[in-house]
Amino acid sequence: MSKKNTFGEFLSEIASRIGVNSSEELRSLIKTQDYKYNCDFSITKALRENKADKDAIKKSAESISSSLKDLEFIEKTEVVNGYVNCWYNYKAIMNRLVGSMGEDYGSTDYGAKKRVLIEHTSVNPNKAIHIGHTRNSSIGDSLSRLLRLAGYDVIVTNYIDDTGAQVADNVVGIKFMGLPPRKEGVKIDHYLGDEVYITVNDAYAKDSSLMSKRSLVLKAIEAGDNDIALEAKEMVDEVLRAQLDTMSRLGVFYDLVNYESHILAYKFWEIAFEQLKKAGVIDLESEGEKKGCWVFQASNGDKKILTRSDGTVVYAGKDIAYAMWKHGLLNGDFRYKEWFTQKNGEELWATTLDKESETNHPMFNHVQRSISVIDIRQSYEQNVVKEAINKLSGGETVDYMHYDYAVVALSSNTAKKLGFNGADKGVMQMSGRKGVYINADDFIDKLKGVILEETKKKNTNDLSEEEYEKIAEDIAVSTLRYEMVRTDPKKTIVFDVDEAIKLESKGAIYIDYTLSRMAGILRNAAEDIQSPECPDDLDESEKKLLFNIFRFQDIVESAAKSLDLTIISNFVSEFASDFNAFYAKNQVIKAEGKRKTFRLWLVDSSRKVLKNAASILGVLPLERM
RNA sequence: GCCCUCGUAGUUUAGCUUGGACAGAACGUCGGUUUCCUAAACCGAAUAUCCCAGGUUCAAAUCCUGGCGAGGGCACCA
Repeated sequence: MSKKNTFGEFLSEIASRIGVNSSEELRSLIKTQDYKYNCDFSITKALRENKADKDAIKKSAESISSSLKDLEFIEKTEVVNGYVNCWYNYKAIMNRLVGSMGEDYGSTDYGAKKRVLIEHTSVNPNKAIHIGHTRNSSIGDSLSRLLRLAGYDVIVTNYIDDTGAQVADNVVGIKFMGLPPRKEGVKIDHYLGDEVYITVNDAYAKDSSLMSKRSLVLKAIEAGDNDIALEAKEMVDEVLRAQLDTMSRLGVFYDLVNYESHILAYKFWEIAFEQLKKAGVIDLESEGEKKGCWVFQASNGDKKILTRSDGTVVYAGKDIAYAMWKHGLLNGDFRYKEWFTQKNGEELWATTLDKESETNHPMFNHVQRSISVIDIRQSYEQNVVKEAINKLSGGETVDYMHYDYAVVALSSNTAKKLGFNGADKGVMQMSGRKGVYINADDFIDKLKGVILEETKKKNTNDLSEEEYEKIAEDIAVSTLRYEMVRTDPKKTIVFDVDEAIKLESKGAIYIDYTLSRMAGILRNAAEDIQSPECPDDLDESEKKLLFNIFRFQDIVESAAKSLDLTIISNFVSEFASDFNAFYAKNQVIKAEGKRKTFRLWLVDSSRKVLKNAASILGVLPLERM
């Protein structure tokens, strides 16, 4: 099937006809919003280049207009007020689409198999996944789906901080405070995060001797090879498995799990440290308050400490070593083993210290580009990492990207329901330590319950209890994922449980309803899709669908290029709306002859586009609901 | 104090990268549509000082400067 971006080629053709250097430059001269003249798009080049000189504008616009007349996909052009208004030739568009509509329609070879590593989720392994983490994972997973569709070779990692204070806190609770290691009937990540972690942190305030227990545990974990470290390791893996179950429920999967403890064990920092010193990237402070520390001089003048005066490394240092590993700049590698097969059928690998590791593993690092999905609060540190490895690489730009996004906060109403009254300003930041959060599993269950009730009420088919359950689960998951990626990642999401379970229209439910409507038509028609002929009297809704099917690859490429998921969510929402408008006006099954053939083809093609676009966002296609 | 991000109908928001013709939706509100493939739908109405003030431009929600408001960051924490 064709992976060509025909719409993009069409833009290039226009560009060369009217003397614009590239299709990219042309995009800035094209306006697609129009409410008055009812054209499909307009070109503003003449206006741009001739200032207020009306005669010159007119002349230039007319010359542009006439140079486009015989283009395959242009029906007609017209000059108004200096704009060149253009109408598509929908028959030509349809003829081009027929025969290229595979089930994977939308995929392109734009990425040219370039290797990209996406790191996301990376939740401390001491607690359950909460609603804030799902924004990270939803963005990361959708980016990986987008880039795969756009022809990149994508590796997804989940980096686990198994040596930090948060894990140590749980060990303190169980080993030194006598809390039971698990609770019957409660998922381990929920139990440890909701009860143990919070209890221990409350206890620190009352009993300062406990803090020394924590440093004892931290030291033991870092040293490895002792009972405490072993116990911590078991706890980490158990919690991580529970977290991965939640992620699996959300349709989020990974290629590799790598542990911070292994970065220590493989001495990545020591290796990186030598390389950084040799390359002159870092300096030893000989005086002042940072005396004895190795620092990196950032471009804004800050001297960022990487090793303390006692020689131990801080987080940013480990992160630089890890970034070097990703890009193949570090003289070293992990060993790997297969951990388990995920629900999507793909193997999950993990770094390991075992001697009998798998030598025949996929290549995980040496990528041309890395994308770390980490919330915006770590921008400063991430920038230091980026600057440091760029300096190390000596002139060659390393494509290391911090994909930052704003956090999810709780509305004051929701915070109040959790027993926190401090949020008079309308929002309250989440905090695992204080217990200010909504667990993802719990929220999905709640949402699912509301949807299940609604589905049973609305559905006239006789479905089994299992089928209802499956539908409700799929819609609940789709709704959460869609909400997490549909808006500008730079804007804080204020999460309100009551609002979130309202089943608002135009969200994932609307998309799923549209998809099941499409499936229903095709199921009831029970006919093979034939190659259609284009009717002469297409209505507006049919034209819109045709055009949006036509430019779908271009949408995918644009979104992949700018890593902007809202391009996809806007497209999906608009496309579903277009289809419903088409559905309301036109009959498909009861149409006759050539018109029926055409409309069936249009429904099936629309289905492929909406299904593939929605699945980038983690919205699951439903056959019925 | 310094740095970063955000500020568009009552609410949630698109558009800002690349300046162009009345700022597009959705929810909510009001009104209409079911002898037809799923009404979780469709159609229509009302609702916007695009935070404020300057500037650049033939043209500014969009670019620049300054303010105001909200959030976040500036550890020998992770």
